[in-house]
Order: sequence, then structure tokens, then C-alpha cells
Amino acid sequence: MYNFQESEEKWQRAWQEAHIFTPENGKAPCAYVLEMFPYPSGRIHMGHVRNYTIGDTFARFKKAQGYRVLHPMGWDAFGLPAENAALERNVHPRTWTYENIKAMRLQLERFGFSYDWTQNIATCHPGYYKHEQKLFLDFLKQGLVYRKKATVNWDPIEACVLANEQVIDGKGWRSGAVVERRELDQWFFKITDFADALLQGLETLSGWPEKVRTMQEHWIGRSYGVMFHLRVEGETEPLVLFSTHPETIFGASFIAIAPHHPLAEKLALQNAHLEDFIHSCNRISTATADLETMEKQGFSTGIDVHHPFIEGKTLPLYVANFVLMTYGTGAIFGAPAHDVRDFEFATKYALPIIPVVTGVDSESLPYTGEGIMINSAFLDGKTVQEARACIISEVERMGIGQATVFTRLRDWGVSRQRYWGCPIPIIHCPHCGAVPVPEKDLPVHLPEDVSFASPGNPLERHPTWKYATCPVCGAAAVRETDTLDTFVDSSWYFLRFCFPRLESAPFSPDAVRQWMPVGYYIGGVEHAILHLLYARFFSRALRVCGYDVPEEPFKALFTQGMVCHPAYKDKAGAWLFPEQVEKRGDIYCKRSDGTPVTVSRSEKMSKSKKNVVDTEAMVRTYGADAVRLFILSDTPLDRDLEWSEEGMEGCWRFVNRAWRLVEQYKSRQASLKLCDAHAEEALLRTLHQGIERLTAFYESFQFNRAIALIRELTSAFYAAIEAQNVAYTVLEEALKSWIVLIAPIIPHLAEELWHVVGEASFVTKATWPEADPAYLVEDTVEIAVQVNGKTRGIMTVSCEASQEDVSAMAQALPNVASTLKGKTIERTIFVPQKVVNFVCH
RNA sequence: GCCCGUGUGGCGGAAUGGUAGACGCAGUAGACUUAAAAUCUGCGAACCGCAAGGUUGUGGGGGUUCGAGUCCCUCCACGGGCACCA
Repeated sequence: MYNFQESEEKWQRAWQEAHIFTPENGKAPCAYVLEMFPYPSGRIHMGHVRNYTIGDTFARFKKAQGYRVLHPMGWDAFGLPAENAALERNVHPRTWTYENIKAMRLQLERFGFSYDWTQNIATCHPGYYKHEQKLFLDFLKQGLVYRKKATVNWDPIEACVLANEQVIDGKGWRSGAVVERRELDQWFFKITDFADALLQGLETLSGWPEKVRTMQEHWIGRSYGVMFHLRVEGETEPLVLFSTHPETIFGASFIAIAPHHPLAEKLALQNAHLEDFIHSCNRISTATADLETMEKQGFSTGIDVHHPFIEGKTLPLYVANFVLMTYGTGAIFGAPAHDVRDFEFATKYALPIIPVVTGVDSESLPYTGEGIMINSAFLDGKTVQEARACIISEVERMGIGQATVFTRLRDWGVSRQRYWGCPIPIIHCPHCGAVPVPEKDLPVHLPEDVSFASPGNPLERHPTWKYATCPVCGAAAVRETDTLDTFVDSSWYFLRFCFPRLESAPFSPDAVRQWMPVGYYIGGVEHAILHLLYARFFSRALRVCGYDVPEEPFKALFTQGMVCHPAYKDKAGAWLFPEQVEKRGDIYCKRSDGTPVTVSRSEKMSKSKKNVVDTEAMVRTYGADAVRLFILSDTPLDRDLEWSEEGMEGCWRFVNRAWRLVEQYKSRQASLKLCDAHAEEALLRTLHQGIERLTAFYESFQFNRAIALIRELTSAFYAAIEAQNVAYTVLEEALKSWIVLIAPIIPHLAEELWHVVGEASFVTKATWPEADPAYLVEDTVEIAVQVNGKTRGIMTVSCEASQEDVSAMAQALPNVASTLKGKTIERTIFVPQKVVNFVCH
């Protein structure tokens, strides 16, 4: 019986003691395999296990293939949960975080992942964030960081800023206080400067899933249109509009501006009703939800705006809640006949609806398709496309505007009014303004002695920390008390991970040149936009600062699906853990009292629904290898995986079966002397064809298919041992290849077996077997015989067989002959080694 | 609303336009055992048939092709992303 506990512990210790996972020097090609590093929440969940098993299997495969592999691990250690823990349990965020790191590292070590734990990084360590502060200052020097007032969600009770997600129905998630809009000075990264580059870069990322590229494309969101200005009655300043459909301008029946448009705010000074209206829009726009059901509302200002192309015509000016200040110019013209949103608004306020494209009756409004222009003066008779080009050149000729491209992407606000993050290295001087902390004074350390007893940012309230002198003029000044968004930490960690590292610089240029870009990046699809976009921005920004890093940090990306399980609820409606439930016959019952339980469909494991499986308990019961095997079996990695206890047990059985195979071989070795040349060749064929296909499956991350094939190989070996017709010398060599092939997935067992077959070194250092081409070509092949495309028989023929021979043989098959009887063959389709098809009537 | 993805046995899934259902789970029969567990071997889409074999079958409908799970059109269901984006 295989003692997995003993074996797994033994080999994990041996690997670490031998520093087997530290990248070696040498000339071999490099492979940088990286999994998205975890937030140290305290527990490893199945999602982590899936993520890291995928990466580890691939890293081990590449190592066996002779690559120098960099496969690092670390901790994305700053973040809000640490502060919440401080509030709830009166424990320091640092203590909480490092304790979690310790606990999670122990859990990860039990899986035997090929990390060099001596090279572990936590982003909350000053040795990490001091470099981040340096990068911030580099960005500042290059004008990639700026400060501006921005609107935030302010919780008046907690005295802090809330993320949009923390605002529920316009109230703070914790305090329940009505959230206010406040204008605060905040730091921004100029990601919009790179909108074009980030968009174009996507086209080069052939190793990324199409889906992720599309999501980023939409997130950046380009609109091609025209920006032009109009004269507003009674105003000296013109009003600037943006439109992607300028050709519908002759169908315009109103102008609408955003509630926070400067003109709206100016008008509100003299109009209390308008002020009220703007105020009512505020309340709603802070609450993120329910935009969909929100009713369109407008406030008629009574002011006229002059139509740009129709002399003497004016359009009424509205302030409307559906116009966003954050997109375009915050002002639009409404063409109700050809825009769903404008149509709804015009209907509500009884504004004219003027069709300007043919083929439209009142039923089909609003119409947004192609057609011929009407009611549009000089555009009449043109197609929509032609009209668009025409009106843009007309706008430019008249000097009232120009063709413009707008992006949806906003600059990245990185200020967080939080303690547990990287301090922003800035000193605010009453005379010199915002002054960078000199590099020699880095890092700006987070103070240890902070209190969470009262609301607000502890850095703000600290008795001494924020007081400093201005590095320029020496005057009394205060430190920036905001810290950086944690997404900044994860935007460059993969550069710091490059080995060997420097203490004196954020990353070593030599190491980066050697390892970057990350060859294989593996993680959850939930990071498809923010993290991956920010990291791509960082690379480009670093280049602007003179760092030699590749433009695209991740060459190939693999996004794994979620780990799912049904959720259970008892009669009282309380969630139950899977182990509290058992199946009796066809119904699910509570284990404790047998009462029936309702079962939901399988969904993402989450603590709140208790549909979680404890990773430690699984390792204890089945061993790391069996869990690794299960989590890679059956389901392709980009799909959601359904956890099943039965499947888990099946994998445990396979681990034991693999162990018994070698045991059985050893016990029968002495009697394996007779050799049947045919049987031997057949086994070697199976093996070498297996090597060929398996290598391709590993390479393309099709681990589910790799495992199916490994099982087939295993069965073939069992059959050979049972038949006793292959000499042990041949069999043993074949078994050794097989052990190397299974090692990336179940490394502990493989090490153990490697040892049993008499090898002294590590299988983890063994070389990947190569398929012998001699065994890959077959003499004969099975081909299908079809009549009118329907398969009527199968026969084995020589690979080189001619069409004539194959046809003759095929027609002689009894079943084929009877089907063909009385029919005339019109055509014979022959695809060598595949099929012969008789077309007849 | 827009964009993307998925749809194959009881279940997870496999299949360069060429034998649909590899491999696993659950099931079932047999071997071993006093018995059970474990293990090993076999069977297994549905319908008709004693069998040989036949018919149907990859969400629905249509098309291209000698041949379609695979390509094209269309509809439906589910999942995900974005969303008053001008």
C-alpha cells in the first residue's frame, strides 16, 4: 500500500533541501511560468489549488524538457481586509497579514509546488514598496502622474472614501450613512496617454484568449466621431458637442448637457429649480445599481441653441440625467428618430421626431440602420456612410470642429485613503506645493504605531508621522497620507520576481532581459480587465522612464475557470457544508437528523454559501498528488470545474494503481524473460506514440487529455506485465519513460517510483523522453468504408494501399456488397488512411 | 440593448470535414473471497431484431459537401462581460 503521507513529506523536504527549483545558470532557453500571486486572506481555496496546479505542472514539464525555468511565488499583501481585521479583532494589519502568509505557505507547501520558497516576496515589505515609491517618482518626473480634484464617495460617519462597490443604495456598506459626493485632490496615472498603444498591443497578443482581448478592447472603448461647437443664445462661450452620428444633425430636436456640465452649474446659480434637479441627479448617480431601470429625466432650461446648418433654427437646451460628464464633452444633440435613448427622451417631453433616413415608418422608429438620407439639405440622396464623411468635412471646412476619437478609458485614480498600502512618497509644502520625497529618503515607511479606534485614515490622525520638512525649502510641511491602490503593487511584481534580484533597483536589467516577457501567465478570468490592463500600462510607462522592459509583459495568458459545487440549504434556510449532507437514495438529507435538504445548481465555491471543500482536509485524506490529478482531470482548464467526491476518489484510486503497477513489475521482474517480438514492438509503439501525443497535450495545456492518455498507457503496461511477453529490460526502460511523463502532474509518486526502479537522482531532474520516429509510423491502418456517406464497414489495410486495391477489398465486404447490390457506383471517393466512400444510386 | 462563449450518453468530457461517445465517474455482470471491502476483467446512446444487421441520434430549423458534432445562415436555451458611452 502506497503511504502517500510519508512519501509526500519526504520529497517535499528533499526538493527544498536540494534547492532544486532555483533557476540554474547556463545557456539553455528560459521559460518564465507565472501564476497570479494570491492575496493572503488566510486560507488556500480550491481556486488557488487549481491555479497553482496548472502552473506547477507546466513548469515541471518545461524543466524536464531542459528549459531553465523561473517559477516564483509571492503575496499581494496590501489591502483592505487586513484593516477590517484590525477593526474587528484589534490585531495589527501587519501581524494579521504575516500570520496569514505563514499559514497559507504551509498549506501551499503541502501540494509540492515547484517554488523556491527562499525567494518569496510580499508586497507589504518595505524592501518591495520602496521600489514602488521609486517608480512612482519616476512616473512623476515623466509627467505620467498628476494630481487633480476628483469626485469620491464619502462616508461621513467613517470619515473615509468608499469604493463604488461599498456603496449600497446610496449608503455606506458598514455605517449605513448616506454617502456624499466630495471633491478631493487625488493622484492619477495617465493611462489614457496609452489608450492607442494598449489597443494596438492587443493585436500582437496571439497567445491571449480572444475573449480577454475583446474585453480589454471594449473597456478602452473607442468612438470615432466629430466634435463641434454651437452658439448658445445669451452665452459668449460656445457649447462643444461630440457625436458618432453627425449625419443625423438635421434630425436634431434638442440639445442635452450633463448635470455637472460647467454650463449647467453656471445656470443653476440663477435657477433654484435647476439646482434642485442637479442635486437629485447626484443622489442617484452615486448609487451604482439600477441605472438600467432609471427613468430619463430632463430639465428644460428655456435657453435656445443655434442649429449649425439651418439658418435661424434653434434647439431647446436641456439638462439631462442620462448625459455623462465623464464621456465625450458632456453634451449631445438628440436625434430621436435614430437613437433609442433620444427617442425615449423626446417621447417623454413631446419633442419633434424627424426621420432623416429613408425606409422608415413610425412603427420602426427609432431606426439605426443603413439607408438614404432625406430631410437633410445637402446630405439628401447620400448613403449614411457618405453623409457621415460629408458632414465631417463640412464641419471642418466651416471651422466649427473636427473629426475626433474618444476613449471610454479614464485615467487611473490611485489614491486610497487607507493605512495598509504603499505610502505615496510626496510632501506637501505650503510654499512649494507637492514635492517628491528625495530618493535617498526612500522608503517612506508605514508607521507601526497606529490606531484603528476612531474612524478615518490612521495615517491622517497619527500624532507625528505626517509632519515633515519640505525637501526644497525646509519649511514645515505634511506628508501625503493617501496610499497607493493595491493594483499598483501587482502591476510590476513579475519584474521584481526576475531572478537574480537587486536590492538597489526595482528589478535587475539583466534578469529582466533574460526572463521577460512572462512566457505563460495563469490566473482567473476575473482579472481579465483591471490587473492585466494596468500591468500592460505599467510596462509602457516604465519604458517612457527609460527602463528596458518589453512593451507587453505577458506573452501567453491562460485564464482558468472557477471551481464549483452545489450549495445546500436545510429546511430552516440555513446553508450547509457539503460534509453535513448525505445522499440517501435519490434525495439529499442532513447527516445529523435526516431532514431533507434543497440542492442548488453547481456554482462557484463561496464561503457565504458554504459550498466549499477544504483543501487541507483533501490533502490529508487523499494526498497532494491525488488532489492535483483530480483538479486537472476531465475538465479543460478554461471551463468551470465541478468538484465531485467520487471523481476525487477515482483519482486517488489511480495514484494507487500507478504505484501497484511498479510494485507488480518488481515482483514479477525475475519471470519476465520470455520475449515476444510482436508484443514488445506493440508496447513500444504505444509508448512512443503516447510520448508524442502527451508532449503536445502538455504543451497546449490540455491536461485533461494528457491524463486520459496517461491512464491508457498505464493500462497497456498492466496488460504487458500480465501477459509476461515483454522482457524486463525493455519493460523497465519503458516504465522509466512513463514515470517521467506522469511526474509533472503527480510528482511525489513519480519520485517514489523513480527510486523504486533504482534511480538515485530526482525524477524532477530527469530529461523528458523523446518519441522514436521509428515507432510513430504504422504499416497498416483501419479505414472506414462508406456507401453514400454512411459507414457500412471497417477494414484494416496497408498504409500505402492504392485506391484500386482498397476499393476491391471494400466491395468484397459482405455488408458493403449487399448494400451495393443492384446499384451503380458513380463515383468513388478515396482518402488514403481515412475512408473510402462509394457514391451510387 | 450590445459583445463574447457554451450546448454531445445518467454525469464530467473526447473527436486535423472522414468509424461520434476516447478517458474518467456513476451503473451493471463476472473472477478472487466463507463473506464484504479492495482489486482485476467484461458490458454499456436510444429504438427494432434471436442474431447478422437496420433505423434514429451531438439544443431546434435550413444550407454547403461524396461525407457535418465540426463550415455557413437562422432561431432557442444557458453562462459570462459591458452598459443611459453620445
